[in-house]
Amino acid sequence: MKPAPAFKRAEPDARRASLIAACARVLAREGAAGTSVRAIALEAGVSPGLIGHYFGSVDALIAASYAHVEAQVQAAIDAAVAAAGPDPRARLEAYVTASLLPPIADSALLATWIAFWSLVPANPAIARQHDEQYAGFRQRLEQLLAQCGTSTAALRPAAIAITALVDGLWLELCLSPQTFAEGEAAEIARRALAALISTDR
Amino acid sequence: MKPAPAFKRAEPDARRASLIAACARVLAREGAAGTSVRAIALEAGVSPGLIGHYFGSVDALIAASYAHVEAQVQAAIDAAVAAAGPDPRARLEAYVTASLLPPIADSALLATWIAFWSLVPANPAIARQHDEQYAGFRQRLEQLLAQCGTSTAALRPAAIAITALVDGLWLELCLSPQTFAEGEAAEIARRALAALISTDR
DNA sequence: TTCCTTGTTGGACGAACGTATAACAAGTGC
DNA sequence: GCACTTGTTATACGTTCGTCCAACAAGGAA
Repeated sequence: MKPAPAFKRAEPDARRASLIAACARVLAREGAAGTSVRAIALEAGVSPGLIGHYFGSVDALIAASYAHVEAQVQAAIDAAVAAAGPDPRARLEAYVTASLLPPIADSALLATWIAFWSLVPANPAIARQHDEQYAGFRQRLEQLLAQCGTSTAALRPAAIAITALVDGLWLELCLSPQTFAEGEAAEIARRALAALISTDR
Repeated sequence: MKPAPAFKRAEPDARRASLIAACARVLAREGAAGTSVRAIALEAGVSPGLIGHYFGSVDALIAASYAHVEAQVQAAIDAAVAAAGPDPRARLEAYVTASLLPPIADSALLATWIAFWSLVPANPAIARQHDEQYAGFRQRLEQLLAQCGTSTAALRPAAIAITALVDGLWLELCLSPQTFAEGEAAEIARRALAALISTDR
């Protein structure tokens, strides 16, 4: 009888993806301070050396995880907007509230995000990645606002204010979920959105 | 001739304060990952052992730094409100815009704050400290709103929305200051505040 | 001056870190 | 069934981490 294989080979892309996922889980559970090569390897069920083999350094793996989380968030928001149908106002509302409902409103996701932020002072590449993400978020919001009749001059301040509102609500919602009733944050965002855009036509 | 003293003794409280200040500077400059006992001691110009002597562990020093930064922020906001005079609306506006102007709107302060947040997953004491700070922030805001004529039923959602708006703006302003013109964030906050409270009377 | 208290130093210690690398073995092609 | 490629493991290395502690010395008391 043959002995059971000591390990399984994986498709390079699949292995990379599993390492990224493991990195995100460790970041969420332990914070940036506890996210070491060994911890990630243990979480992924592989040996520590494999991280160096695929990503070169642990910083590169973390940057890749950041990009992956960003893509997930963007995809979830896009899906919510698409599900809202053709009405511009409904699409705008979906865009705003998507961040305040599962799966984006999630403590683990916030922990991951904070871990990334904490790397910004020492890692300009992460900072740039974040800037681009936010610029894109605001730009899409401006498009939705324009379709809802917001005047051109009011587009930029309105997008900034709404983005800030969503970010702040998302932050507080994830930091202390017990503060909010089920769906309360999304409801607050809906009302605030109505108030904000009513003055910008 | 006597040799120059090898070191100077300090009043315990003064020494503690200088260590806290050094800790905050290192957190802002290096991020949480680079904030070690040795780095803090070097920044403060003392030997590493002294941190253990005064705070027991580096976690305790970081928690003390968190409390100190919180107190500074609260003091700056209170000063802004006091300087705004007796008019309730002016006081509310001062409360909101204070966070978006110096000295609170500061990249180093954000870096410090993020470093604290990144410790939350592994450090429940920091998390509790943060919750209390935010609850206090919202409670004062509710008082100011009530004096401006906001109805009792609308107090809580309005305070939450405005707090979120300020947090989000502060975050973006500190993360990428080049995105905003001088005073633009405060101006956006002023207009958004007007829109938000106009519907809650 | 001399003594005493205690703030302060500086190094020792084991643990954990990131990275590099040689040896191993899984799976594919022949 | 055999050889070859290369994904994977396990270990070693030097560094840095947090904590501890014995010795030192600054500054006030007697």
